[in-house]
Amino acid sequence: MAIPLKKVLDSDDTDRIDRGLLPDLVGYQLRLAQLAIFKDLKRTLQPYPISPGLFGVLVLIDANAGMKQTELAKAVHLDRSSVVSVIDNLETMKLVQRRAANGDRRSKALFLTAEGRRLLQRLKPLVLEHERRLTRHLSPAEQKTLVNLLRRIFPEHR
Amino acid sequence: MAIPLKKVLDSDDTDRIDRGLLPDLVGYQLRLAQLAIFKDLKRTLQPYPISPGLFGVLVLIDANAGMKQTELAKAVHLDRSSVVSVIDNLETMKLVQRRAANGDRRSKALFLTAEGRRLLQRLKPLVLEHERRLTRHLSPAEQKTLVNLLRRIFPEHR
DNA sequence: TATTGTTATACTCTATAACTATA
DNA sequence: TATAGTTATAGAGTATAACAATA
Repeated sequence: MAIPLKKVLDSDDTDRIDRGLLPDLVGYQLRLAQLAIFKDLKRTLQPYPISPGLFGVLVLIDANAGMKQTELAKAVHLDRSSVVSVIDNLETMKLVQRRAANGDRRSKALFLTAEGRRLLQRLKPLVLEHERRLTRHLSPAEQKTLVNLLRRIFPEHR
Repeated sequence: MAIPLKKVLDSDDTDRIDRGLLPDLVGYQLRLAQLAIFKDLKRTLQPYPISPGLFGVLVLIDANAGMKQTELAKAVHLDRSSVVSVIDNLETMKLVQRRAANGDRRSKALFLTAEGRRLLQRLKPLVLEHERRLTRHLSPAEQKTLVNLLRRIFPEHR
């Protein structure tokens, strides 16, 4: 059997650090997974001027045409004021439109433009590919288990 | 049976929004869980000048006394330059000390001060309480399953 | 009075590029 | 030449407080 030379050279085995109590914490493993996922998702969306957060906003407006900014803010756990610049960006890119809302002249109704819908339809398959990459070491049953376990973490905060 | 008046008044049932394809995505559920966890952990650590990230750094330096800044950077997935200000902060708080490293005068060895160790010992039980809160709807077996599933997401990026 | 969107402002976290001192 | 730490700087993302228009 050949000596795994490359492995030895590349290996961090010698200076592998001790992570103390961290590896057993759900919160820590979740953060590591999140970091890796965001990195891959950003790379996936890189050809487009859309961050992971903006992708979520597009999906929500698409599925809830006419929703108000404050509703969106609640849905994405952002302050009302933060949503203003998010929508400003998407509106500048001609992906979203603010229209006068029926009945309440304070609020604005949000809609995807035709271009916004077109872009979203192009993005969805990329995100689904990304999703397949991140779950590629899990069986379909395990994926379902994982989603259900995640949903039971602080369900009162959703 | 009484009408659940409060529930009706508080309820968002009427304007519950449609999240489209998001709820089935592992990445989305993970992000929601992460948001809720960070919120609780920040509140948990609020009495101390320690963020979730700084807590992790304290644990790592405690478990790897004398580690170099670049090793720490790799361990927490930060750039070398970002670690500088992290350690600056902890050193200003007298929690961490930079010392000359043996043999290589370019690098600095990191150590917790006595005060740093004392603070960390006080923080650990708080973080473990936080961990119990976030897993309180999961059985011990489910917690273990969750940790193991999370470890299998992009394991090549750890 | 309360709510919606907005503005001005600031803070946290992080990265990039260029520098220095060593190796 | 390459590496460890540093500095200056900038960007993303987010929040708080105060305001105008409307309810």
